[in-house]
Amino acid sequence: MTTATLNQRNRDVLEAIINCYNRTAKPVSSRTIVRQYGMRLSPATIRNTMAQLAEFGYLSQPHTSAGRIPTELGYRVYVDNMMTAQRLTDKERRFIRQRYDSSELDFEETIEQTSKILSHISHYIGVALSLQLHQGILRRLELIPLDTQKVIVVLITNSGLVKNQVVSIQASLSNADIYRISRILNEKLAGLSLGEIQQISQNRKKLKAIFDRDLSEPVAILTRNTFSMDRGSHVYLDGTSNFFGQPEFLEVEQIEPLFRFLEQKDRVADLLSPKEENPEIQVLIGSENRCEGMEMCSVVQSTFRVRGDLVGTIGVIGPKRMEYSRVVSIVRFTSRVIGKYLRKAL
Amino acid sequence: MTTATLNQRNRDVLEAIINCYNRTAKPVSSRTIVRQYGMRLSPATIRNTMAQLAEFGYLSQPHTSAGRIPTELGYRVYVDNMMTAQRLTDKERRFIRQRYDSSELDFEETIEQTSKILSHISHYIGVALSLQLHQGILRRLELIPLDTQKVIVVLITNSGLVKNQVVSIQASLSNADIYRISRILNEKLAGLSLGEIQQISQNRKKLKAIFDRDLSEPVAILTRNTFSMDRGSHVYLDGTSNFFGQPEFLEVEQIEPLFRFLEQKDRVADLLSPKEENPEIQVLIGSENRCEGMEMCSVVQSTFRVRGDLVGTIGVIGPKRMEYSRVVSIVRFTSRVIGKYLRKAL
DNA sequence: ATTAGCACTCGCACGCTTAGAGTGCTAACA
DNA sequence: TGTTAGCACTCTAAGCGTGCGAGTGCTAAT
Repeated sequence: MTTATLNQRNRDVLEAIINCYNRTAKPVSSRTIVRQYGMRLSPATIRNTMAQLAEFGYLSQPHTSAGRIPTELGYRVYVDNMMTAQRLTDKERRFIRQRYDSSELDFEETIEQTSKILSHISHYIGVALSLQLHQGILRRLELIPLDTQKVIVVLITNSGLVKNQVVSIQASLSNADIYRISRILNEKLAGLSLGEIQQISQNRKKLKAIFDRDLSEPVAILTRNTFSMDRGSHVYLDGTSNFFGQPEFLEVEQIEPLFRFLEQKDRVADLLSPKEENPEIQVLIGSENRCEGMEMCSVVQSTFRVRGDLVGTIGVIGPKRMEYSRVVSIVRFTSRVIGKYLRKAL
Repeated sequence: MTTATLNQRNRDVLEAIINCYNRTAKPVSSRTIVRQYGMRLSPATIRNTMAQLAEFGYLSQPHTSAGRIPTELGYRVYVDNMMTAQRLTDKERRFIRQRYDSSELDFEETIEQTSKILSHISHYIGVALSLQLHQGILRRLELIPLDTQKVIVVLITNSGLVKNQVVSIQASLSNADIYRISRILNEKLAGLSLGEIQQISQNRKKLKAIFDRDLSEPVAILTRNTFSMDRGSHVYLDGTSNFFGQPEFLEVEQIEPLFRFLEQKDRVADLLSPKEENPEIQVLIGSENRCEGMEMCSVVQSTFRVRGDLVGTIGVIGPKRMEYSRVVSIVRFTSRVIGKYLRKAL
């Protein structure tokens, strides 16, 4: 189970095979390893080691007389125990920072831009998710009368996110009414999370409990309509066509399920949604993703925060055969930069 | 050039071939036509007709001993002269309407939803473009102070579109200042198109001319920062994976260029941007699109308006071999519904 | 004007063969 | 005891020839 059972040679060979397979996408033979890594051993010896690794379940053979390829388990131990962090070059770091600084972006645009940055620099698929507002704390709320029936509600959260929404009210209100309602809503709702407010707004009793005697029909309707919908969770993808170059996706049959999956934005959002355990950075390999269509892919993802609030997830989707160490560095670095950038900008 | 040279039989055969090819994606033989359309003619006769049509450039042969397939020109005359409008079924109409009514959507969400509707009902790629704000007329503008350095600007256009934006000003202003500035801006800018305002805001002289002696440094900065960026033109795609089923896209080589194209959202926006001539509905076949990657596809598109303002384009991207009459009906009907829906909702 | 008949072309599937890559095993070796 | 040379074995992929079937174009008859 643990890598304690792996001696140094086992580890060297596994790493060599993973490296080699990452570059070629072809089964790796014993001879190739000897040659490429100048080991002072014969292919026969390597074959013995490979047989061991295969027994552990770290390598597999497409067919009897072929070389070996890493299994998901093989990648797992590599990622968990053998991979060495790889520092990004200064050029890469500069590239990432510049892409944020070059244009003034609002929150959603920043997230979108991030997916582009990630795909450009990783040459895989860059993905970024802005979380639903649920977790956000309402700082303030403004009402702008549009006509007698409609109001624009502008929500401002503690982390600096701004969101507007046109809401119909069934009554016609004067500007004075609206001003009054605005004051009441701010008084009662500011400081609560949008999730809490949503719950309250669905529930007549809770609504009464909060608003006490201030609750007029318009206030109820307005609250309900403003907080009823749970949109605001957006997924941005970029670089999907980078997969066309990949040798393991040369056949439509292989690429189709992936693209079908990626088109279902809600599922992609699910995939990226922060899990309970919630490590800073997470690597999911192949079927570990538990997503139909992602069996041949791996995801490296990281959450990011603004002033401590969890506001989104970024990640890279690549073939299982990916440069994990490099991609992990990219994602880690980018998640820090985006956090800093958003704090400044919002 | 004109279809005057085509007699009835020519037309019948061309139509039959297009119908048949649409279903099978395989070259159509003379025998097939006789059988499927119960013509009282022998294959040999049809072959003569087919030879004629080939001479006109309406049909081509993949190789000597194969059946015929329609050329782009063939499709062109079919679309322009022979296609009969096909009314949508009540069920389809209901489906489209329901999808809009079922949830309260804001402007952008409505556009996005439209791409989904189009792809679902056409089984091809649905695409929708919300135009840049340029053309919109500013109805009103509200300022919400965020902190001493930043203001949220909410823009409301005549067609009911709402857009917000956080803007930094280099000076710290009191609420009273902001209220005053807001009044000035509304007075001077309401009724102008956002494009005009953008131009003005870039230009110190024009700015002075408009604002006369009301122009303080904060006003200038605010105006410049608010109207400087020309974002707001978004493309929504849905149903891209519908192409995987299509027989002419079974090979990666065929589908790759298309997907590479679709990923460049700015190019897709270009493709859909309303042209000068601007017919209500437009069909572009294969290389008529003048887009790398779209050679094997056709686009059926239509602009849509809210209260007379051009606010977007919707369309369907399918293989050249598509049911043009059906898709044209879908796009036409949907563009009307979305217009009506947006007028009501905004 | 239409059609039967026929020669001709071409793509495609099938089976066969071969070359080459790579393994596993065994026995010899340090 | 760990390492290695040697060899038989397996499997893939590519190349090649063949025959079949589909479909055409042409010609001559109706």
